[in-house]
Amino acid sequence: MISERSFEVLRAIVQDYVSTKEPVGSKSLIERHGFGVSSATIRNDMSILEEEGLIHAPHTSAGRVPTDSGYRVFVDRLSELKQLSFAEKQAMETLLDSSVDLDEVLGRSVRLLSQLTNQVAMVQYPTLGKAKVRSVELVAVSDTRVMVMLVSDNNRIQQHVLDAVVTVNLSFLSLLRGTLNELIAGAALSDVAKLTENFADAFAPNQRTFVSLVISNLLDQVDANRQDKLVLAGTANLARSEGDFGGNITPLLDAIEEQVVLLRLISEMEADQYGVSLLIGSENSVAGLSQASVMVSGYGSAEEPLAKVGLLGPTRMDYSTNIGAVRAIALYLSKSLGA
Amino acid sequence: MISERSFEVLRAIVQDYVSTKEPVGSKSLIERHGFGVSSATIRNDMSILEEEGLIHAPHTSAGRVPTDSGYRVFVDRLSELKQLSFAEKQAMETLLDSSVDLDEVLGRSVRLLSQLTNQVAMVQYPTLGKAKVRSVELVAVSDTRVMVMLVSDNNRIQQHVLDAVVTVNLSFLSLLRGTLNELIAGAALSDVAKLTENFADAFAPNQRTFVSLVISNLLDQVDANRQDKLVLAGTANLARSEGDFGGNITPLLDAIEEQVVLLRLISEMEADQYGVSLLIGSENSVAGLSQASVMVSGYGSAEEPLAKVGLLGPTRMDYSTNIGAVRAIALYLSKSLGA
DNA sequence: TATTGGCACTCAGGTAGGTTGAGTGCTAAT
DNA sequence: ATTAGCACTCAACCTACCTGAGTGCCAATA
Repeated sequence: MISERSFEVLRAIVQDYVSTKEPVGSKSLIERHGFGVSSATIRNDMSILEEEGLIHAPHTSAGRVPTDSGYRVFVDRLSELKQLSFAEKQAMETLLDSSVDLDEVLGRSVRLLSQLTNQVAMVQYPTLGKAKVRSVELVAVSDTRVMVMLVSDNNRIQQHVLDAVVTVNLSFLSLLRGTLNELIAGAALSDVAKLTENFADAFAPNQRTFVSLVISNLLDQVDANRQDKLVLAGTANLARSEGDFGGNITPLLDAIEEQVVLLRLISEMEADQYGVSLLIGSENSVAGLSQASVMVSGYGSAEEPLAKVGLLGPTRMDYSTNIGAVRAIALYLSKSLGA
Repeated sequence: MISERSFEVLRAIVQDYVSTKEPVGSKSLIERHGFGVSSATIRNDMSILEEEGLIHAPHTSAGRVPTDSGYRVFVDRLSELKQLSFAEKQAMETLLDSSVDLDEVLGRSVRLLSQLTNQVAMVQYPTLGKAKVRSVELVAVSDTRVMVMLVSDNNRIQQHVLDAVVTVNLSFLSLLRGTLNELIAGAALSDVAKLTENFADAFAPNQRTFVSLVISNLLDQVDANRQDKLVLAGTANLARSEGDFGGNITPLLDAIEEQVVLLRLISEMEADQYGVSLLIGSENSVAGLSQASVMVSGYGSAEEPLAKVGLLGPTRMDYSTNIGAVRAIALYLSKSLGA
C-alpha cells in the first residue's frame, strides 16, 4: 500500500533532516532530490507516510520530521552501509599494530569509535565466555594480602587482591598455587566451580579458611557478570547535539553515569542485520533515553560474542555511517582479541 | 582603604549570588542581611568594591556579581570551612571499611566527592613516590607473553603485559624472577634504574634480548609520569550548571576529555591554605576553563603527597562547602592508602 | 486512477513599540 | 559618614503585526 516512491520520499526526508536539522517540506524535497513529480504529489505521499506514523509535523505549517518508526523503516530498508574512508581504515590498522594490553585496546577502540561517529562510544569489557584456564597465580603483595590472578587462554587476565587477615605463609602459598593449577589448568572456566567444590577439604583445618577464601575469590572472578564494566568516550559529543534532546541532556548524562542501566540495556540487545543491534528512540524503555538511539554489536567470535561495543546518540543521527563504524570496530576487536 | 563593612558586603554578595544565581542589588542586600545601614550606604560600599574590581555589574541597571578577584578575596578571607554532615561522614567511613583495591578506593572516593559537592570530581592515580619494591613477579600468560608485575610496599600493584615475540622458557622465567628479586626487592623505586643498569649483561647472549625487554618494561612502570591517569565522576553535574558557562559547556567537556591538559594543570597547582589549592576562573590559563574553578588537594602523606584529588565547576560555586569536602576526601584517601 | 496547479489557511519566528521594575548614581541635607 | 530623594537606565516582558514556508483540499487534467 505504501508505494515505492513513498519510501523514497521517506528516505529523502531522513537524509535531509539528518543533515540540516530542519523539518523538511515538499518543495525543498523536489529541489534537492528531483523526483520527476510535482510538490503536490510529494505532499500526497507525505500524507500517506504521516498516516502510517513514519513522519510527523512539529506544527501545522511546518515541514516533516521522521518519527522513531520512520527511522526504523529507513534503517531496515538500508541496502548498504557507508564504508570507512582509507584514512579511517589506516587509523584502525595503526591501532591494531600497537595493541598490547586489553585495557589499552579497549580504551583506544572506544575513543576511535567516538571520533569516527561523533557520538558517545561505549565498549563493554569482555566476559570470560568459553575460555579455558591457563593458570592461576597467587602472589603475596603484603604480609596478609594475596593477589589472586586468573589467566585464561584468550590473553585475558583478571586479578583481585584478597585480604587474608592472618599472615600468609609463603611456601604454603607456593604449594597451594601448584596444587590448584594441577587441578584446574586447562579446564573450561565454566567447570571451575565444580572442580574446586571440595578442594579446601583436603587441607589441614587451620589452613582451610584461607584456602576457601582463595577459592571463593577465584569463583568470583569466573563469574562473568560480576566483572561487567563499561568504558565510555566522547561524552562531549552529547553536549554538541544538545538541541536534539530538547536542550536538556541531564537525564542522558545521568543514564550514562549510571552504567548499570546501560549495561543491562545493551546486554539485552540481540544482534540484528549486519550484526549490529539498534534501538531507536522510545524503542528502548530506559527513562531518559527516549530521545536517544543506542546501537551495539557483539565482538569476540562470530558464534559466541564476548561482549558488546557500540554507541549512543540522538535519534537524529547518520545511521548508515554509524552502523558501519560500529561494525568495523567490532570486527577489529574480534580480530585483535581472537588472536 | 576598604572598610570592614565593605568586605562584609562582598561576602554577602557572594553568598547571595551563589545561592540565587541572580545579580544582587543594594536593596535585597539589606533585606536579607540587615546591615544597620541604608541601601544608599551599601551602594557606596558597592561602588568602592567595583572600583577595586571585586564586583561587576552585568549591565547598567542590574545588581552586582562577584568577579574572579571578588571570589578570590572572599575565599582568602574565609575563616572556616563548612563541615561535613554526620551522614556524610558516615558515608566516608563505610567507604573506608570496604576498601580493598586501589581502583575501588579511588573510584568510590571520586564518586562520593562528586555527590557531596555536585561538581565534577577528579582523582589522580598515585605515583609510586618514595615507595620501595616489595617484589617483582613474572607470569607467563601465553607462550610468548609475560606479565611483568611490580608490587611496591604501599600496597600498590602495577602490571603490564609484554610480548616477547619468541617462546618463553618457563624455567628460565622463574630463574629470572628469582635473580631479579634478589637484586631489587626492598630497594627504593628511584634506585631501580641504577641497580638494573647492567643486569642483562650477565645473561647468555641469546637470552639477553628478552631480559632487556623485561627490564625496560619494569623501568617504564617505575617511571611515575608514564602512569599518570585521572578518574572523573559527576560529569552530569556540568550540564546542570550549564547556565554558569554561558550555555556552552562544549569546551569544558573537551578539556575534561583531554585529560592531559587537566593533569598538567593540577600537577602545577601548589598547596594553599587548608591544604587545598584553588584556581578561580581565569586564574588558570587553560583555554575553555576560564569560567571554571578548579581545586585540588594532595593526598598520600603530609610530607610528600602522591597525587591530587579535587574538583572542577563553575566559578559560581559554594567554595566553603567544596573546599571542606575536597579536604575531607584527601584526608580520607591519605589515611586509606597510608595504612 | 494518479498527478497537477491553484488557492485559502496556518503558524513559528522575526520585528517594532510600549510598559514595568529593579537597580543605579548623584546631590543636598543630616 | 550616612541618608533620603530623585532622575535615569535598561533587561525582560508583553503585545501586535508581518512574513513566508509549508500545508490540505479541490477541481481539472492525462
